[in-house]
Amino acid sequence: MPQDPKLTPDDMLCFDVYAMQQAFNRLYKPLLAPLGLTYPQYLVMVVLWSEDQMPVGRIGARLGLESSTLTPLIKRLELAGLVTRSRDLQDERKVAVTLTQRGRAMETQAREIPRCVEASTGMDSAEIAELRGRLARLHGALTAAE
Amino acid sequence: MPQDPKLTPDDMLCFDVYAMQQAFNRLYKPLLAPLGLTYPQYLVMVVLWSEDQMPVGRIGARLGLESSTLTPLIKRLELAGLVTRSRDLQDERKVAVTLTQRGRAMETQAREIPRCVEASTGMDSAEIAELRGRLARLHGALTAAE
DNA sequence: TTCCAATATATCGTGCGCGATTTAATAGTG
DNA sequence: CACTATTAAATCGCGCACGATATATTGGAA
Repeated sequence: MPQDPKLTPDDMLCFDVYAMQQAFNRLYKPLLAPLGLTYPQYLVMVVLWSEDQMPVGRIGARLGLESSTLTPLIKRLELAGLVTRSRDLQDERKVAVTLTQRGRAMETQAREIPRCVEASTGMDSAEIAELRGRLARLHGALTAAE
Repeated sequence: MPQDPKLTPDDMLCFDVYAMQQAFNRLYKPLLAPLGLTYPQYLVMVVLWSEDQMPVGRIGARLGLESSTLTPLIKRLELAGLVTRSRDLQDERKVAVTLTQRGRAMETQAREIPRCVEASTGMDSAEIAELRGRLARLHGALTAAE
């Protein structure tokens, strides 16, 4: 009978994703260091650059993060002078996060980052789109399985 | 002149990977809960099931993790009675991690997990292999860019 | 042998990330 | 209106993850 082929992390799709996430973090670290941002902080800034003045919950919905993660993170951004937090006057449960001038100005400094990341992938845009399509399909299947 | 199309996380490949990692974690959580393992702990166990009696550094090399991450994690596995830690007699700098009987026995309980995960992907093995190939290529490119 | 560089873990501090709980405000219902 | 359920943030505890540093062992060179 066949010797049971041992499963290793290298055989697992989930480990590919895990390792890829590590690789992206390593790639972004030096790119974000001049801005003083971590990768999750950068994601929040990207969200705010696309649409300023957002409540915590909406940011969380975009990024798939809980308030327990976002609240301390956003407080750090506030401490860095990049955003302000203020209660929504219409609904005082909500906390609106707004870019400061410094936070808005950072967008231009960050504009070269996506270019740089894309270059590091060694793929053309068609190839990237292909991969992204497959990942989106997989993501849909996994979240449907919930 | 064209209105600058705002970049959002949904436009970014790195965010696909980030979201995918979240999705895998959500998928694994209920599968690993009966075993009392977290996902990173499961990865360490997979490594040990494939080759028992490994020093901390070798486990780290397989998973891309530092001793600062692994040492506390492995101590938790030890506390759970799944592994033992012992100094290598040949080289006392190394700490050999060895499965206990309970740790070895857990492999059979865990055997259905990969099947279950694969089923949740909604992809056949050819499609998975395709995706894994692309991810491997991207991972190579990113780490080469370092 | 003595000293020094390299190696293997461990420790410490900071920042995610999540589940569970808490607090406060709003929306609905009788 | 009073009461209750729902919603939005915040808080707490735990576990990863990494950089920087510490400690101890090994291997080599003078």
